Amino acid sequence: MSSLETAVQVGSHHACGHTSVLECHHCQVRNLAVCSALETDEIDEINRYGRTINVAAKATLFEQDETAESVFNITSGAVRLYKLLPDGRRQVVGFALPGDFLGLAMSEQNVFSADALSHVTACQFSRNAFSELLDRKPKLLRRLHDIASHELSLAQDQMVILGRRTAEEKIASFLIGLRNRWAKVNGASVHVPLPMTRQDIGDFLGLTVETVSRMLTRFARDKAIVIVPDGVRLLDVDRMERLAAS
Amino acid sequence: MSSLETAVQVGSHHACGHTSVLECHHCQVRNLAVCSALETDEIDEINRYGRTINVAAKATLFEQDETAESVFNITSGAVRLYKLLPDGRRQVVGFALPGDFLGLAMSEQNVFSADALSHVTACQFSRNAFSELLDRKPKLLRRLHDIASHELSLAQDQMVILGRRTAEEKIASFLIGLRNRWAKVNGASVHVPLPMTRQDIGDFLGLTVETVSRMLTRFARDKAIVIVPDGVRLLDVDRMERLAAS
DNA sequence: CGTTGGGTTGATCGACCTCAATAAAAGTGG
DNA sequence: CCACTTTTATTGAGGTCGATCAACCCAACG
Repeated sequence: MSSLETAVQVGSHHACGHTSVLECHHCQVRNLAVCSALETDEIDEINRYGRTINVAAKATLFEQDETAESVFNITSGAVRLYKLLPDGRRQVVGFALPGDFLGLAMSEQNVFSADALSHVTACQFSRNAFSELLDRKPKLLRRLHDIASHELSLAQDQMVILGRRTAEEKIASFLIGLRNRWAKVNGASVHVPLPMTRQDIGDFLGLTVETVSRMLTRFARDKAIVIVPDGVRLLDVDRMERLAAS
Repeated sequence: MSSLETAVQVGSHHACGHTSVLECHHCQVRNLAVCSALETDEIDEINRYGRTINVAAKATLFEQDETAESVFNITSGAVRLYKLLPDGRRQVVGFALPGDFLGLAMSEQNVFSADALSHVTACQFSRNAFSELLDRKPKLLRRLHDIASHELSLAQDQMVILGRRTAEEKIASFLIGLRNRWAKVNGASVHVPLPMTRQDIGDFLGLTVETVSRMLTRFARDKAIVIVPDGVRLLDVDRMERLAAS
């Protein structure tokens, strides 16, 4: 894809750009994603059901309470998943990275909103077509169930973080958790990219922007991390892991 | 079962009492549970795989980090599900009621502990046998996946409550949520049984016992609820629902 | 009838929020 | 490329919601 290509609006208010047929055989995240449940000939088959999409940074993939028409597999970039209260308070329920599946809820309406933190590419499937595929391919269903079970487990870990940890521990847990997730995509590294804003981190951890900023600067002052453009570098991994210890 | 019968220790430190073969055909919660995915002849089949167990109040069903040997279907009573931090802080990740399935995580080790809040009866299956059953019965797998997806959705709702709601809203959301869950078991009612302690509620909502107690007395003083033995009665349902509004 | 576990209530404290100002970065259009 | 706006991040001062600490009540129970 040319870097000059700009993502455009598709549908009422979604900014999805150039689309094309799937090219699963070259997919970077195939063994991470649900697709790992499929044989080569089956990959050829689902190629016909889905398409790849490009979503510009800050554009919406889908919105809470909208009819859920598609499911997605993120192939590059990062996505913010969040719920809004009537008065505008926001809770980020997760960040989707390459390999992650969006649409586990299997409900008629989306249970959260999703928008792109950076330029995002994804495989898009019609929810109905995908659901029908699940009924024909038990191995795919089994894989999806394992993914859902794992997500449920992560959600319960997040409950512990939200309910019973201090601001300092929340930030440490967040950085260590994100490092571990990036490791599956990019390989292990002390460099943790943060494609989201401090506000997003706060809304994920149940903190204010100011507290997030203060904790990060404190960790930096203590030489536990270094704040770099679009992320942090972990210096004292031991200390961070001790704070994050479950 | 005679009320004189006392539950006894089974295994190293689990207090599971009298067990017997399943009697699914008389099961009160069959249409609520995973079992709703099965035909009558298949019910006869799983009868052979599972057994019913009795667990005394306060006894343990299983513990976090232990090898997960069984999965359960609660048929009566209530169960507390919780995670412990190394220093003893506790987060209750849920309460299981009749019809609920325990063992969604599908991991080798239990990701949380579970113990009985009241006398509990449940169907117990070997995790391996159940997993093998899932591979043979795609409809059962599909049902379990739908349950897991729904649980994930509830977990995300709980994240909003933990991360972005005040103590007052937390208590109101808890009572309304619990009323809705009891409604599926016992039918709709303004009477909400609370088989758990104030401490348990606090550990579920990220609050202290004192705050839970204070909020409940405040609601009672304002005539929004009445505190009754082992539960509350909702008087001003509108107010509670407005506070709980998602 | 003493003990124990759960619940309530009050006084005080502190972690994190709120409000406010500034700084730095990233767009944006000429 | 530079002025200008907008967004994001940082830092400080002060306030508050819920935590902590402590006392007490009450019912269950051996």
